[in-house]
Amino acid sequence: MPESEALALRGGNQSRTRAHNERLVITLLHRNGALSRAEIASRSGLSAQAVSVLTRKLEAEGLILGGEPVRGRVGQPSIPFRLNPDGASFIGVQVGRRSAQVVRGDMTGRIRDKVARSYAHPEPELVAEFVMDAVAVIAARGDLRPATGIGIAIPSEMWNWAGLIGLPEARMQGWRDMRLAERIAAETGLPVYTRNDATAACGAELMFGRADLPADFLHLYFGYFVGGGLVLDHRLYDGPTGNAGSIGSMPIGWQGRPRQLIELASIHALEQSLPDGRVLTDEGGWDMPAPLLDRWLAQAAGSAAHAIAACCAVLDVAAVVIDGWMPATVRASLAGRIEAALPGFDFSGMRRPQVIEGTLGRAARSIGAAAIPFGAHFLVDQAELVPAGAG
Amino acid sequence: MPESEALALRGGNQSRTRAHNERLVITLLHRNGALSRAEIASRSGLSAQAVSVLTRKLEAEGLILGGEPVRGRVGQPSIPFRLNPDGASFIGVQVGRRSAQVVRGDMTGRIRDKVARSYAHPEPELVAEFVMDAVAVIAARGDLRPATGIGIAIPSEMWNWAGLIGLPEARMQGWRDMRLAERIAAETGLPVYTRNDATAACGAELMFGRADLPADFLHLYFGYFVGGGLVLDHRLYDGPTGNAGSIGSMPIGWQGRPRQLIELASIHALEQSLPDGRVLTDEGGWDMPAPLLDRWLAQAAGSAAHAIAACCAVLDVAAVVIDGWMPATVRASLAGRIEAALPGFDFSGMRRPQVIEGTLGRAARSIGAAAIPFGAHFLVDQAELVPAGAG
DNA sequence: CAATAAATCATTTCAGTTGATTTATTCGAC
DNA sequence: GTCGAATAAATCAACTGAAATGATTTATTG
Repeated sequence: MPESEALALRGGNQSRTRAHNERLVITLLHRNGALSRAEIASRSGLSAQAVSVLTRKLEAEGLILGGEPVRGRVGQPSIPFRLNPDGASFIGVQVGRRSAQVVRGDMTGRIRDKVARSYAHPEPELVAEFVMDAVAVIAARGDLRPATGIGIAIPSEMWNWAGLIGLPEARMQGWRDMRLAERIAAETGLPVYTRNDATAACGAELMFGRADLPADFLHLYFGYFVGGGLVLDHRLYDGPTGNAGSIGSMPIGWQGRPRQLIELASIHALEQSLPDGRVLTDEGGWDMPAPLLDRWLAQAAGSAAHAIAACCAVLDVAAVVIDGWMPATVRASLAGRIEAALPGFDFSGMRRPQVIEGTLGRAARSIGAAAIPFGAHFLVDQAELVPAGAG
Repeated sequence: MPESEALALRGGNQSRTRAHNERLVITLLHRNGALSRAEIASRSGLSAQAVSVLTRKLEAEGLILGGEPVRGRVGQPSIPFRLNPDGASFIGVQVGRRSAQVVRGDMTGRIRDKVARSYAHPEPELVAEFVMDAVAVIAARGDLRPATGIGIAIPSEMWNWAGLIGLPEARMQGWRDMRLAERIAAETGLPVYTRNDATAACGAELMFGRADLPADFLHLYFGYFVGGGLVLDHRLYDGPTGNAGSIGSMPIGWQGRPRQLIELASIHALEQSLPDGRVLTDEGGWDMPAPLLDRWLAQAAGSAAHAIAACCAVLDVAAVVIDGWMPATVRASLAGRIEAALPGFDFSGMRRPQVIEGTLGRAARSIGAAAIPFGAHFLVDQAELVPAGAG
């Protein structure tokens, strides 16, 4: 029996119905902030009685909180329910080229706890040790409920980027057989999920970012490299290999020679273009001469706009979200330049997407990592996610 | 309340569970051909008892058929169930630039009845009249169960193609306010669904075409124009406006000037390149001098390969299916050339997709049209489709 | 006749629905 | 201003119906 089918085509029964409806209530509160039982009933199509039972149970479990009754309208006052931030916690692990961090996020996506480490190069075993330790430390802190699950946001196939990362090929091979998720799962006994880091950043924006996002959008994350994520029909889509929307490989014709977006628009490229060999981080190093930054902004925005145009020919997304670990002012001008560059492409027969700035910056990937178990356990859209080792 | 949410986030209950499980049984039989009750139970996770009840009901309704008991293995013989071809019928309407056809498909996607008409130009009202008449005629024929629903496969925004179609702009405007779906729905009282024609062709291949397709693929349909369709995670994805995967608008750098794929790879382009002004159809007109066909094949395959490469940078599809209304031999060489052209593009960091020939040819779009109500009524994946007028 | 597997039977479980009822408020008539 | 009508939220009690469970029947092979 094909495994995907076994998972995708499941029969329904009473307990699954109940599980689905509980997730549904949580999903509605997650999306709308606060709703009365009556509003939950009308939005879900469930009867008032069913909602009454569901909310009572969820409140007893501490997953949702009832607020002050709302008066001022005819009839009995309604009680607004919202997610209890302390209802559950999730651990997010983010591994990058220059740093890694482990966070604990709460039910509303707020980071409640964080451990970070920077390094010159991502030595596989050293990074793994840090992560394992940090997860243990964070999981042990008792100020929140024990974590429900762990998400890892990490670049796909890190071992292929040895050249650009500046670590010998042989040393990078350690990443190939790392099986970090399995190791953490074995250590903690919790379900562990892995996702491409840029996709995770996209998921963070979808779940905990701006509320005005359309049902379908492309998300670009400018990190040491550029990555992308896709939201289709309100769902994060990461494709059969988890690399959908990774438009870093998009070929861009730039000054004659075709190059990949990743070479043109990464912060890596900016760093390389600086004469003093400085290291850029999310906070420091950006006080560079304006012409240097400008040149990179022009190149990055131009090539990103090209990639966006190509993407829109296939996907008809309504918006593009621009984010990355850079100062907010830089992100703003990057987004502005991309928006300005888009009309230069031929959008006949397709829609030109709106350009929107992301809101999460540096934290996007680790919040996105923590968002994986959140979604897997509490939201309806992602009920089918499977942790490492389960397949 | 946002409508999409009302549809997307529905609560579950017993009757919905039952409806889902009935669809699930049908979906499993649709995908697997024939299964015993025990196999259905193991694949769905339902209990044997539940499957027993479900299959008995579906058999009584004539939707599925039990076959001869399979002997030869230990234990009680198992009865293989399969879909009853005559269990239901669906009407598919396909409107093109040169012809329209209305078909009746059965439960297995076979065309059981067909009415077609050719024309030099798609005069809006004349075509609409033909379609309305043909639907009435086909719906009246009593050799099958009355149709469950009607699907329409039609190019998006036909009115924008006046120039290429060769009909005055003013006359084409009739398509803009046609509301063909509403008219047919009003006439027949049946649910009517509309979908882009190339997307419909893709859906036909997904549901009734080759069985060896991966979960994620891109489908190119070479018609009078070129269109595309996308299947993501076993589901036809057509995006917020129904134009996802319509890669006809993809910009292609070809001999210096950037052009859209539609100009380079359409059968329209081939026709224009022929000196004798002949008209190409799915059967006739293809006996042209080899160099002329060759030139078009090279151009179409080259530009399609370019579009495929761009698409793969975003989407990581495992395969590309090539189909169109052309002789099978032409399709075969087109697919072969596309496959040969792909390695010329830079696929580093992404996967080079397999090139597969489609199987449905001329009939793909009308079968795909009939497949819409089939999916909407009987398959689990498409339970959320809404007919015209319901929104 | 034992083993095996499919399929069914009889009973139980439980989640949501339905329709009546309670609760808490605003609104309008006097 | 006070009181009853209207309104809306929320709950109660009884009912429904779908699937699960465990025992049983059926049909086959060995």
